[in-house]
Amino acid sequence: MEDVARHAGVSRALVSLVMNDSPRVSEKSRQKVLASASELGYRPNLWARNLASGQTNTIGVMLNDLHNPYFTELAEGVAATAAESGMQVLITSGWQQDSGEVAATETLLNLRTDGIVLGAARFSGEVFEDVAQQTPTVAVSNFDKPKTMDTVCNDEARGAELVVEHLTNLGHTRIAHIDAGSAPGAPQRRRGFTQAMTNAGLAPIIIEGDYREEAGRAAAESLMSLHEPPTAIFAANDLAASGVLTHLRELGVDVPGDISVMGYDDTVLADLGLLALTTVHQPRQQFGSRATELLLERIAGRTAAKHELIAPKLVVRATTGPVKE
Amino acid sequence: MEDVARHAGVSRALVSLVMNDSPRVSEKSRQKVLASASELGYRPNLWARNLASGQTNTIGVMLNDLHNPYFTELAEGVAATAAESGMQVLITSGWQQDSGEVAATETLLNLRTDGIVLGAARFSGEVFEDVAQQTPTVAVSNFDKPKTMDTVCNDEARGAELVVEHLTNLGHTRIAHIDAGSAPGAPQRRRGFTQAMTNAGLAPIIIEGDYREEAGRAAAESLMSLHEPPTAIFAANDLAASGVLTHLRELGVDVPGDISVMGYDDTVLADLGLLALTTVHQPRQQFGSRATELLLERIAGRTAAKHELIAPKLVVRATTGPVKE
DNA sequence: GCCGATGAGTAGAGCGCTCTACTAGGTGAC
DNA sequence: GTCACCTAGTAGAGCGCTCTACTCATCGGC
Repeated sequence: MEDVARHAGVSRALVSLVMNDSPRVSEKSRQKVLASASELGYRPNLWARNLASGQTNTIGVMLNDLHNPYFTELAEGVAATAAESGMQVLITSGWQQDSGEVAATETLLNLRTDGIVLGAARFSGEVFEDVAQQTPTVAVSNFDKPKTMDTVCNDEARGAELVVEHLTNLGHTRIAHIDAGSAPGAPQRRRGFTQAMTNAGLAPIIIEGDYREEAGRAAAESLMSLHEPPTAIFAANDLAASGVLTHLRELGVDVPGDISVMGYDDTVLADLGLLALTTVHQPRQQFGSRATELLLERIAGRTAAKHELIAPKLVVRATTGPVKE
Repeated sequence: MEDVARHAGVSRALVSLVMNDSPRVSEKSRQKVLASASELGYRPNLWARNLASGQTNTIGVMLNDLHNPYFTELAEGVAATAAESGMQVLITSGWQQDSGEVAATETLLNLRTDGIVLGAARFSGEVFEDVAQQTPTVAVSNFDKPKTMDTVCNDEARGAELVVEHLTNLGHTRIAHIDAGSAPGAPQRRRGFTQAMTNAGLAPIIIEGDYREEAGRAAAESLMSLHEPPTAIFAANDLAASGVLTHLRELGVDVPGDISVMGYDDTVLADLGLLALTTVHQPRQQFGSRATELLLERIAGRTAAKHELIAPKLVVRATTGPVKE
């Protein structure tokens, strides 16, 4: 910067003003400075700038698991909305390890980003509060835990309700849900399912499983060996639904002729020609946008915590149909 | 920091030493400082630290497309290897836009990260050279373009060769390849395929397409309406292969009884029960590790450019079998 | 008892910027 | 001609650290 100033024959301060697009600079010296800068290959040092200005214009995103499209689309939503306000986005990841999450969040904290979006972080409520206390923070898809920080969550209960509505409209009454235990979102889906079934005057059938394909396959096996198998299966997620479909095909059971199958999440799998899975779509990008909006409000000074639920949508493809007479 | 020093009754310099685990500090004062630090909730400001020390201990990763598992696994490899050397990883993304890529890389450059890994960046060779000149850089999966920077690439030609070997071993001679035009990696796959077929004394059949499922379906349709359809189809990637399988099933063609199908990439799709696709695995994490190793060498002072090819592996599942008599 | 070595700690400059407070020079009103 | 006011630009302190060079004990060896 020193060099640029000397080369252009102005003060360092002026260079700074030019670099920040200040209106207080005459067109002539702006050109002069810009020319010198590009000639010398000068680029402002962000560390110094942020240190001096005390703000970073950056929002940090901590994602638990980069492989999960859920998170990357979330990040995309964040980036899009942040860009509108001229903010940069920096991503760190915990690589699916709890310790990694803490370290990644720590990095963001040390970076003094203007705010932090926590993507389904799994660490304890205590750590949550700790983070929220130090910087504006919003947690996405974290239930129960955070009270003082903002949250944006999927309305899982509504999603499960959507499933039950769709299936009962098709005449199904024996509907089974493959449950993913305590995995993120699963308890809410289970509760929503049970509630919706009860409201419809039906008995919920629940079988244990998880979010993997193998679990879906195994669950389907148990269900089909029942004395009176269900006529519809609501899997924990798309991957588990894929397992269900695989087993049913091996059995020669027709889908949706004999049995209807539903997934959850509307991942890329669901749209494959061979699956064509009816599922529940989560507007993942919207999560990110909404989270960022909340964050910006916080940065602007809001102090009261907000908690938002985002409504999912039903996506009907080819694995559900009227109940077999 | 000032406060911590005062609270602990020592100098700022000592606090700095403690924070950096210097051996020059007595156990007693280390404890004292640590206690004061945690009491006051002090955390070192990275911006200031990096500014003062002139190095960041951070490597930047620019990913073109976060949705693509290829890139996220690459990043995972980078993170793992970087962690071994005590380096942090910061990710930015171009969100599939060329301008976004430049901006994201610019951010990394401004951040003065110790090095940059470019994940399949698509911008011009000129920009590449520009980046490489400013900081240690390694490009992953970029062919042709960069000369002065290090590169780590998939050996696509070898991958295609693997495919042809596998299929010819099964007795296939009429093998078609669905080509993805100028998409990343596609020209190399096409060339490798043509070469391997020619070497085997066979006539390569090539049909245009791209990396999407619909393209696979369309290509399969054309191929099957040929006077003499191929007995094996090597799709541009797994997704396209999924399209092929979908069409073949609609036609009632048995896979692999009547026709063998192969994908490429070994994405999560390939492992689904309903597809069980024979495909070519790319060791994506290894890309990241290797890239990071190269980067660390560069940071340590190496100047000559290295270009590495990483060998893919064949993964046999259920969509390939002996040619029908 | 003196000397050099060693260990523990400190002072203060400096990293590359921003930002407040200031100055110089021009403009126009009276 | 004087004064207030504006615009364009500058000086220099300061952001929160690190790092070099230095000091001051302490200690063992001869």
